[in-house]
Parts: sequence; C-alpha cells; structure tokens
Amino acid sequence: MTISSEQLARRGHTTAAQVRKDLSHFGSFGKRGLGYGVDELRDRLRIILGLDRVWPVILVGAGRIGSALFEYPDFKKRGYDCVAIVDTDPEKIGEKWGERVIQPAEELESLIKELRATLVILAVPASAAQLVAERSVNAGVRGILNFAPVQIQVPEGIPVENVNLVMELEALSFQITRALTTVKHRPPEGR
Amino acid sequence: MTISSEQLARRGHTTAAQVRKDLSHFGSFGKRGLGYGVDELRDRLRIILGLDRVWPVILVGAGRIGSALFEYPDFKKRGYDCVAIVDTDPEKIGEKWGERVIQPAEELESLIKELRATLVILAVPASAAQLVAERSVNAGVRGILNFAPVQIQVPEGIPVENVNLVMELEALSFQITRALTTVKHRPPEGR
DNA sequence: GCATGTGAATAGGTTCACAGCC
DNA sequence: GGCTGTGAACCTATTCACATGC
Repeated sequence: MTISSEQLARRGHTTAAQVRKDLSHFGSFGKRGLGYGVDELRDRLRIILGLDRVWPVILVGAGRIGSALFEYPDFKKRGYDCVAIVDTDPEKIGEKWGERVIQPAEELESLIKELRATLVILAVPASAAQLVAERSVNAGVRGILNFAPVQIQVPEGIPVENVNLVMELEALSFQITRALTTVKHRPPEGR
Repeated sequence: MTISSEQLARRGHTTAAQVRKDLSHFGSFGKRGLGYGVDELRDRLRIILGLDRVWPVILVGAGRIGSALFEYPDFKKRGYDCVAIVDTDPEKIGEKWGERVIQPAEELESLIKELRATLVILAVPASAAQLVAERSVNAGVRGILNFAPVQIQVPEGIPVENVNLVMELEALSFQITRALTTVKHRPPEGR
C-alpha cells in the first residue's frame, strides 16, 4: 500500500512540495515513481515523533478538563500512559477514575520521581499553574501541556505546549472580522 | 499606565522588535519615548480581534469536553455567549446546564438561524465531526472550533481552529526526543 | 533621553522545476 | 511514465539599526 505526496497534501490542507520537503528533512523514505509506503511512513514518523515508547504522564487537576482528557479515547492508544492523577480538593482525593485513585497534590514530586513521569498535563486554575510547573520541572519532568490560561515560565529546554480555548475563539473572531474589513478577492493586478 | 515593547516581549516570550512590527501592522498607537498606553492598547486589540461585540456560539456535543468548555471561566467575560447546546443522546436532551437546556441535534440548523450563531464548537466524536461541520456551515455559521481529532473539510473562507490533545502531546514527545538526538548547544562556530 | 515606527538586511520557509530513480 | 528528492528562485517573516517624535 502506497500513498503519494499529492494525496497526503490534500488530506493535510497543504501542497505536495511541502510534504516532500518536510519528510526529506528526516531522510528519504519514498519510492520514486510510486510514492510512500504507508506502513513504512507510519513507522518512521512514529520514531521521529518519539512514539516508539510509552510516555508516562501525570495529570494535575481532576476537574472537568482533567476528566475530559482522561477519557480521551486515543490517549493510551498513542503511547501516552496516565500514571497518576493529583488534585488539591480533599473531596476528590481518593476518588477512583478507572484504575487510578486521585492523589493529594503534595505527592506530586514523589509521584513524578517514583513513576518516572516525563510529561505533566496542567489542568489547574491559572493561579496555580506557575507553581505546579516549577515543582514538576524540579522533580524531573521533561515537558508540559498547559491548559491554564496563563503563559508559564520554565527553564530553557523544557518544551511547553499551551491550549487556550479563549485564544482559539479569538483567532476565529479575528479572521472573520478581518474578512469583513478586507477586500474579498483582491483581483490579480494588471491584465 | 504605560508598557514598553520590551516588557510586552518578555511576557510573550518574544522580542521587542517583533512586538513593534506586529502592532505597527494595525496602525501606530504607541507613544515614542514612553511606550504603549495599556488601556488604549487593550481597546485597540479588542477591536482588531473583533471582541467589541458579542459572538453567539453553539456548543455541539454535551460530553466531558463540552462541559469543560461550558464551565470555562473566561468564556462569557471575553465576549463569547453560548446560546445553545445540542447533543444526540436522548439521555442528555432536556438536561439543564446553568441557564441552557440541552437540545436535540436535529435542531442544529434552526437554532443557528434563529439565534444567529456565528461560531460552533465541535465537541463530538471524530466520526460525526465532518457532517456537523457541513450542516453548520450550510446553516450560516462563520467559523468552527474543532475538538474532534480529524481534519474537517469546509468551504474556502470559513476559518477552522483545531484542538487536538494527542497532537499537542506528540509535539512535546517530538521536542524531547529531538533534544536527546541533537547536540545540546551547538557552539558558535569559528573563532 | 528614550522608546516607537520603519526601511534595510538577514534569515527562514515555501514553491518551482527538473534530474534521478523506480 | 510517474513521483520522489532537492537545488534554485521566490516570498514572507524576523532582526537590525536608526531617524523620528514625545
């Protein structure tokens, strides 16, 4: 089974040249005249993305966002293993989510170390995010997925990905507003 | 109260020159020798982002992601008004979330038209996302925030923002993996 | 004097177009 | 013949550096 850069481009809303350039950056694993072997491509990308191993993740914050994430269907399938959940709320501590029992937030550092967690998901209020991030990094975490609507400060070399609902909506309102303000289809100039 | 491009840059993890260039793209509203008036800057950005009006939003899917979004604290504050919630699950239809009653998904088109909704949030399974998107656009929606882990196809001119937990985690694993593979601090060459 | 706003210089990313290989 | 891989051309974005105006 094989797929061409052209077909990949259509699926990803991009161009064939772009697909080829991007892939070539990591080596050349297509077959000229044929395309890319789907299985080989999948396996190569798995390795490039670091998905050829299991990443132990700790979820901080057992609120609604936390539970939505925990239930996310592909989470485990894609190589991420939620090894612990912590929260500050005494009401929630001890509660069982699937296999996992919600633990007190004070345990964060020891859990990170014991379970060798490499990633944390911050599903906490904005006011708590910075402190939790610092504690996590000090305990040895290598990357942070931040759902709190604040820009957290971490040492260089620790990647942070931010997900912020309001900013996504703002991106939409901006584009819609701009479309209204701008000439619809600036005609190709001349001739 | 005034703030300099330098200060803004530090907060946004960027550079002063970048901040100035970006803002200058929309006009020049700083004071030389002083910086930017915080209030004026806020107001200008509100207008640029289209936040000087209320955007009626319909939430499609009353599962965990949907409820997390609905509870999101800044949602309303920032000018987004969730005017309706729909779901296909008969168990959920009729349930009350705050002021709103969950409505049957068949009503989607009529709700969009009646309530003049401009944005929809797709918090539905991947298998349903494309159809819901098409129905929404046909009914007049102007932008889509998609939480389903599929790339949806929409007519040109309809902005779509995607939020995909697994892809965010993959971005982290990629960066961590690459840091391990790459020279830590390629020394400045020469001398 | 100080920080903006902006051309000029630079770097980075995308598209073109075609040689190379299946 | 068909599609990849890749230099070269092109285009866009970032950085520099300084004239401008408070």
